[in-house]
Amino acid sequence: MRKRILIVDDEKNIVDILKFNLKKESFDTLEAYDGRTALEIAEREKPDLILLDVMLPEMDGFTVCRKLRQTMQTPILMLTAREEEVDKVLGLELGADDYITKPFSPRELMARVKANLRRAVDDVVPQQKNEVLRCADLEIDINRYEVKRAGEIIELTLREFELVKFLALQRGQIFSRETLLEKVWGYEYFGDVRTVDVTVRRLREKLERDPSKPVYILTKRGVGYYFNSVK
Amino acid sequence: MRKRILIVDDEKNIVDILKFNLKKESFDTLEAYDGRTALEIAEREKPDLILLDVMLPEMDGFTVCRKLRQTMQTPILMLTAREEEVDKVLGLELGADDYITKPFSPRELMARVKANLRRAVDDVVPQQKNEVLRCADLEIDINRYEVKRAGEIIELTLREFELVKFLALQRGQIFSRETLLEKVWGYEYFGDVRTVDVTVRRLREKLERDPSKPVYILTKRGVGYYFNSVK
DNA sequence: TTTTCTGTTGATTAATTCTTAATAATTATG
DNA sequence: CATAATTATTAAGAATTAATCAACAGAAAA
Repeated sequence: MRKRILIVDDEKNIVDILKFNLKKESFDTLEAYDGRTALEIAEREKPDLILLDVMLPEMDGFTVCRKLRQTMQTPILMLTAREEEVDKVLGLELGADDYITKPFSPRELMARVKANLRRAVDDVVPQQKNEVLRCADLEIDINRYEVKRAGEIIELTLREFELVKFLALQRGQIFSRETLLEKVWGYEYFGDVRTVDVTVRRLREKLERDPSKPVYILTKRGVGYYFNSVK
Repeated sequence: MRKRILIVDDEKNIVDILKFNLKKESFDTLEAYDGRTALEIAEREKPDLILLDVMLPEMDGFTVCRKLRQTMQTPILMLTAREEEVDKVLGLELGADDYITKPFSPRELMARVKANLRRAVDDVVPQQKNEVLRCADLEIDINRYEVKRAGEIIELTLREFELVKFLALQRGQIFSRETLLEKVWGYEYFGDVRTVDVTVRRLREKLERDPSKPVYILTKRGVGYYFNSVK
């Protein structure tokens, strides 16, 4: 089911770019160029999420947001031009779910749209996540940031934990060092790929019975690392 | 397949530095020294990624970026001299995917180029499907870099795997040693064609029940090698 | 401050890959 | 049919590349 996003902004070219990016990620879009129309369309079309600019003719974004909240709990993501408006946006009486200040990158925008859609789904159908991953005799407790081997707690640092968690969540899947740097270390982080090797080694030192003959975190030479998929 | 990067900058020595670094990591490069030419080349050559300086003669980087976005969604990485430009670069109205401020480290540059290329691919092919080629009792798991014969895992080196994968993907099709060198080893490779023979031999050693009477990878004398096409 | 965590670097070890050359098989030619 | 020429197979060693490991230094946390 394709999600439908209502874009509300009076600047045509902003709407266009938003539309372009949303379509690229296969969302359907609706448009409104003033507050009054926005309310009408939202009412009639029941979009899955609303992107709402603060500065609007006819009726400003704050008012639109407040009114929308009276009838529907569709996620609302507010677009603000200035930092100072942020407080107001996040104000409880408004009920916006998230905000993003201009200028923003397409990537950030899409990330927030997706995050809010996800959250909306979770609220309706609370996702019961398996908080403890079990792989062989290893237990990885996502919430407690704790790893046990055969019942024994193994102390890991944050980075080590994040790495083993990431690999274990998708075990069998091989990840290149570059991908791990991006996914585990974070998008904005651009370090040396050797860093991954060193962290893997430290992890093995703690996790494995014989670090030189790893059983959990394995190397695919020339490709990357992965969590053992058997059992 | 080698990725092609279009470099757009009016300073020759910046272009050279970029080119040097990209070539070192085996990217192919295209160059443009002004905005107008950049658009032409981008249009004609469809590069995989564009490195775009903000300050340009003929047409500034912002305009070039905006124009490019109208026709293609090639990742655009903007080069900016000053921090203040960053806001503008990331501005939604532009549609640039990423930016990097001068002066930049080669490492950061390469990391960003690779990250954006990877992301572009991910966008096209969202989730990796479990691609497993089956040929007779051989299973070739593309994602896991794994080959099984009658359920038994056969350990292959990366090159061996790439070769059998390539042949199996187009089984029946005969490839000359030259073609294999080009497709499996890479464009830039100018090695001895005997290298292919040796790799085939080692592959048979592991794959075949009787390496001297191969069943999977066959020789067409005077032509080349192919993967057995009969079921 | 002291301790712990992280990222970096370089040496060492291990594995892969390429090259060479001798040998075997096949095809062409007299 | 015999022999030469071509082409492929095989083995072995050298060169290259990748991964591991150890040690250090700066940053962050206690």
